[in-house]
Amino acid sequence: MTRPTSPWQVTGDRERQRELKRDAVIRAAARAFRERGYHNTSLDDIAAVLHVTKPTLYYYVSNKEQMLFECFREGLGRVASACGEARGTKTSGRARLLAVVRGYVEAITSDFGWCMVRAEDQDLSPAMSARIKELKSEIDQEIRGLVRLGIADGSIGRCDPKMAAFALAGALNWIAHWYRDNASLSANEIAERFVELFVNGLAPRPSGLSGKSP
Amino acid sequence: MTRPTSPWQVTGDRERQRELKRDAVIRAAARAFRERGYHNTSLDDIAAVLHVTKPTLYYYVSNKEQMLFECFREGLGRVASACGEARGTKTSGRARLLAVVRGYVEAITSDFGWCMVRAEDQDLSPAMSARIKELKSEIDQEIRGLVRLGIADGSIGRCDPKMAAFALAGALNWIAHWYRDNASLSANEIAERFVELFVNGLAPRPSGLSGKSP
Amino acid sequence: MTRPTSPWQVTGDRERQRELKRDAVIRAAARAFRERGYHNTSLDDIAAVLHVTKPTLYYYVSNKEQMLFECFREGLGRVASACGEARGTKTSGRARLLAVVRGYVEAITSDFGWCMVRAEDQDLSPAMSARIKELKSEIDQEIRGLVRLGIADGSIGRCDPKMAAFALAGALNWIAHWYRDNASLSANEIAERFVELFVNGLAPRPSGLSGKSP
Amino acid sequence: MTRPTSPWQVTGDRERQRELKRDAVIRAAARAFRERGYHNTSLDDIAAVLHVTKPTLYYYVSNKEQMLFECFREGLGRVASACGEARGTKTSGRARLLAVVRGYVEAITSDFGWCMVRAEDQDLSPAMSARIKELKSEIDQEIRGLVRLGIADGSIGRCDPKMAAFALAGALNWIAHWYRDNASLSANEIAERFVELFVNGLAPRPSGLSGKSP
DNA sequence: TATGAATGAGTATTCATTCAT
DNA sequence: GATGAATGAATACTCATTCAT
Repeated sequence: MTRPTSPWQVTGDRERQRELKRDAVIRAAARAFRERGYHNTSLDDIAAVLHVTKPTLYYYVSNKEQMLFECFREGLGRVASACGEARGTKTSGRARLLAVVRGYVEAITSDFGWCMVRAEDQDLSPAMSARIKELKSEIDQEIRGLVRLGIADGSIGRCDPKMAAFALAGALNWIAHWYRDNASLSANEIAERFVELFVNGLAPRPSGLSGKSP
Repeated sequence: MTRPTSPWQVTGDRERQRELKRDAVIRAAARAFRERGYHNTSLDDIAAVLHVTKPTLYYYVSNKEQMLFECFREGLGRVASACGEARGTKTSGRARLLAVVRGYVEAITSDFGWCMVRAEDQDLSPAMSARIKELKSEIDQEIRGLVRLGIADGSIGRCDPKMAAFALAGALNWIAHWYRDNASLSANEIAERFVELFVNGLAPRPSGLSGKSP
Repeated sequence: MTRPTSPWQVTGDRERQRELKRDAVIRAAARAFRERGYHNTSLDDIAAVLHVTKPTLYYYVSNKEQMLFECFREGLGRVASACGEARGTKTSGRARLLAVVRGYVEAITSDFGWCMVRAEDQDLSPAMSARIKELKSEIDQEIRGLVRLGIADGSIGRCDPKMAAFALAGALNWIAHWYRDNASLSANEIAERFVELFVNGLAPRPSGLSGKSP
Repeated sequence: MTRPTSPWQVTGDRERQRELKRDAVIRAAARAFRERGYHNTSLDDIAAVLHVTKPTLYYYVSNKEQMLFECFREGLGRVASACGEARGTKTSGRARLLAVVRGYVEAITSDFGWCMVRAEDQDLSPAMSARIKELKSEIDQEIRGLVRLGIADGSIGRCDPKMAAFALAGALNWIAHWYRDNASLSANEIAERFVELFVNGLAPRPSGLSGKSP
């Protein structure tokens, strides 16, 4: 296990240093939350990992709540990026969806995966909770949109886009529960299999008619 | 919103009363946990809902932790029951799997759904956590088994049973995140759609070849 | 270890039964207090030993405090008895003192020994505390009196009666700290040695002049 | 009554201040325990005396239990010191014993006297209790050793060293029960009288043969 | 920047005690 | 007589947060 490299020992130009340290705080929080849960993690724990004292954290972050918020945002941001990239593409709905799935798996298996899906909205103030919900909703809408697009362009079969998005998101999010860094499957491999599964379904296919054509 | 009917005002024969009250405690806990999260729920909150004082809770339950444990167990138990029933059937792997899915959705949309999937193992003592993990693992194995069975009897197409089970469980568990009592879809409808989705997949099917044959 | 025989299984005539049970409660309390201390003993503990439920205790005793009080009294009463008997004798002061010492050791090695000396007055209400202090003071005065008597009749050497009484009582009370039922020395043997010690002191005696003459 | 001087108003160099404050916490605890008993003293009580809030105590001490432990240790440590000094001397066994007695009385009449002898081992965790028992045992052995030494060098008469040590320790420890700061006798006077008493015993001495020779 | 020190607010848990049955 | 059920009161302990230095 690699100890999270603490930027507190290094030197460098002002602005940059501060940013690095702030990131280190957020990341340390993310890891701690993932390991012990939000409520079972004290600020002392996080400070200890960084070889810093508790009040120092407040120099980079205003709150414990904010730490959680930033973790949420970091994780969700990565998925949003994947969505954005997909939107730039000109391929079929299905192809774009698969691209998003890849980004999603990437994000969910990162340090921030836990926060993205297992952290409780309820631990955030109403204001922040609302912002997170908005982010989540955006992603959800994006996925639904891709499903719809696929249905329209014929690359995806008839289905309820809302349910499909829920199911897909659920399967993806759940990865946060079982994925471990040392797992045998890489993030990419997991993405491949999930895609295969969701595209083809469980029913046996008449031979020769793979779902992979478009 | 129906106030959880508190058995504290009623009378009846001893033994039975006690059991009812204990159940009421567990259920009240489940609801509170679902609404506010485990750590944001104080025993006073739970006691208040039941119109009882805090120490009374300890008469029925030994711990806050145990409340969580019982909620876990209650929810998982229902799924296990569904698995048990399916095992008694003589139908195809796919048919049995679908039966389990129905039971799963039922359980996950119940009061205990939150505890089943969103509660953290980490809030339980190692001993209890282990027991819960065991229960979860059993269910996981059961599902994988059904997938394998389906592949063998031809009712399910070729796929990685482990991944399929993960994806399915993930999609199902995720319901706990978005399902609301007042939702437009009933538990049963959700089950139907999920089944449809997982069986057929997202790829367009050559017309006439429904996946429902076996 | 003999389980304290609980009179709750037996039958007999009314009045008598009640008294027996009350005694059993007090004695069970005494043992529990000795083993775990007053504050570390719950009424449930005591009830359990007697195979009874907690409220039952209140039928025989009005308080936890009163249990302690009765234990105090029982122990101190035995010493007081010894004092009374000594007072009836016509022997020398020293001889009477030794008789009292024997009774004292007997009492202090009983189940009530702990309560007699290690229980805190502070755990009693002012009223009860006062009564206990009075009892203790009586015993103290009695011992001082015997020392004075001994000095007067020449059976005891010149000394400060108050200090002598303190030292003697201290040595005796302390037995409650180290005495164990299974100890190699019987209560009587301990009494003998203490007497020998206090009478003769630590200084070497000119041979032939034992202190045992009178 | 002198209010315990609280170091919380003063300033000074860091390291030192912290130590002072910690000591003040322990001493305040010792006094409170002596006055009200361990279990009847709440942390709020102690904090109040120091004009500090409860959590502050935890900054200096990890536990209520640890407070008790430190009080134990402080008191016993003083006696151990006296023993150590005596060991450095080259005088007779009796003379050394008397030196130890002086130190003992000094310790037992200090703020920590109560904890030394009236606090219950049972209020400590097994681990800490064991350490305290060890300390007590060491002192006991030391005293027995001095008695034996005295018997060997002729400064003490024949007696059972174990019983003698028990009696002596008992008499000394008991001081914690009756000594009050405002008492007429100083610690030193008490020591003198006890020594006199234990050396000479209660039996009348043939005139001219004082036990004070060596 | 970073930290030592302090605190307010909150919470699980225990237990003696009561009372209807 | 005895008990199941309930409670009021108390208390140790934790922790996010602040602030002077």
